[in-house]
Amino acid sequence: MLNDDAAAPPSTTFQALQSDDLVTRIADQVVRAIGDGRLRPGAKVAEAKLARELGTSRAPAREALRLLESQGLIVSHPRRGFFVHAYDADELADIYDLREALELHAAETAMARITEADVARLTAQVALLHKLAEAGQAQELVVEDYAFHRMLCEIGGNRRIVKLFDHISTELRAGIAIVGRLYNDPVTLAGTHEPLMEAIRDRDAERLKTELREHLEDARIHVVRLYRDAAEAPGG
Amino acid sequence: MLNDDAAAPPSTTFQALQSDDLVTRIADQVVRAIGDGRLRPGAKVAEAKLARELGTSRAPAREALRLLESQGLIVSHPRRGFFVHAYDADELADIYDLREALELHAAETAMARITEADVARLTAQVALLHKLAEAGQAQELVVEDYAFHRMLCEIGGNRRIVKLFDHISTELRAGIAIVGRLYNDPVTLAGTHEPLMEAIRDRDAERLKTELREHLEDARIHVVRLYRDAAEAPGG
DNA sequence: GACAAATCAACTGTCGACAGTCGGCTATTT
DNA sequence: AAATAGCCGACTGTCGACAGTTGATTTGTC
Repeated sequence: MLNDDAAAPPSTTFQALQSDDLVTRIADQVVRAIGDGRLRPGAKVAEAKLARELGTSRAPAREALRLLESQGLIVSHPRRGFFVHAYDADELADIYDLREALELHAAETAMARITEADVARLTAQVALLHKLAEAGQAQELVVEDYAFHRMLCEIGGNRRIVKLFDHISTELRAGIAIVGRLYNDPVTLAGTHEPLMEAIRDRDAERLKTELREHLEDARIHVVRLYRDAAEAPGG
Repeated sequence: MLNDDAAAPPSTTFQALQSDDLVTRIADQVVRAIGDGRLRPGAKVAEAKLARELGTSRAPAREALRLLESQGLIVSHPRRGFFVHAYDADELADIYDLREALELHAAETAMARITEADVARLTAQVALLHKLAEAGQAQELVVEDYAFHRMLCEIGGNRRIVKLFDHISTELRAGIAIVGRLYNDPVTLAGTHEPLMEAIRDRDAERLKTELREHLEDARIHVVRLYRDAAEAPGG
């Protein structure tokens, strides 16, 4: 998400070896802990404690938390510490709304630039969604669902929007993880991508936008409602 | 932009005395240096040197640079340091494109929610633009221009979009600062807000979107072109 | 027994230090 | 003279330490 260039030459003979720095690894740990529910929304994440538990010094731990803060997953209260961002339902709705703005815009641009190869990739991705849905792999379904929508943004060609989409999807996935379950039957969920594909295959930007709007509104309404319920009746 | 709460009570008798933490102040210094052109795009910003010059330790300097990195003004190359982000023209175009997506979406929502008081505020703001334009205060004109568009986003009611707009405008203003001049005659520039206001007063979402699209496309094309020229023929 | 003041442990913000790494410079080789 | 190898300075990533602050606990008072 950062380090976008990395002066490494694109070699096919040698594989780049795990150069992930300490900060990134710590951040990943925290993200995973939030996703797993080991760190609940609102929970304090003390940098000193985090550093102790991970066997590092406070500097990289602090930096990792600041990184997550910039991504919205963590909030900091000066002199009091870092806390897991407790999204309220309205906030989640705002994020979905933002996603809609981005994705509709990207989709429109995409329809003017899309190639046959792109269509093939998207088609394959939807096939993957169906497979995961039938196998009942909810977690993976969510990941690949986002991958599909990310592809659409990529085809749109605005790298900044793609970056932002990644940003947002991290947060939305965190929200979904808190809800703890899908808002819909997996097979149905995978099926909702078919109307999108039809519009895409026809290069029909207007129809795609309409379908996409419906698709996203549906997700938004359900997730926000479930989230609200989950927040009102908390408990592991 | 961070620290959204800030436990300070809103006092009108006492002015908050430099309660900004060290990190924020350092970041401000760097932003100002970039805006002033003292730090040119691509220039290295060594955290050690920065810390020395400001009389602090490296920790807060480093944190400030990371903050600016998350805002896009600074890029970091692991083990090599921080550098002023040298936007290329395409990137700037991407950001304008993103802004268009955000603002059109916000504008549409805004037209369904706008109050008389909002219209009055916007009208006053446009009047301010005219005043600054006639006084030839280009710098302030840019700031207040963005303030106008920010208001529109605010009325849209999605706080996340407003936050993002702030984010983006920092970058765009940096780009404009590099270009070093407005892309259009100040008075003309102020005048381009009149069609927007007409649509707003009529609560005509579609017309507003059309006008806004034109308004932003115009800015985008001109700024990107000027930026490209400035990049090809550098020199203070 | 309930509330306010004092105490205390833990944590954050900041600092200086050390080791490993990077880029540029010099010296050597062809 | 151009290219390469080795060296050197400067800087980054990481660390442990200190001072001031915060929230919680304990103590004291009504």
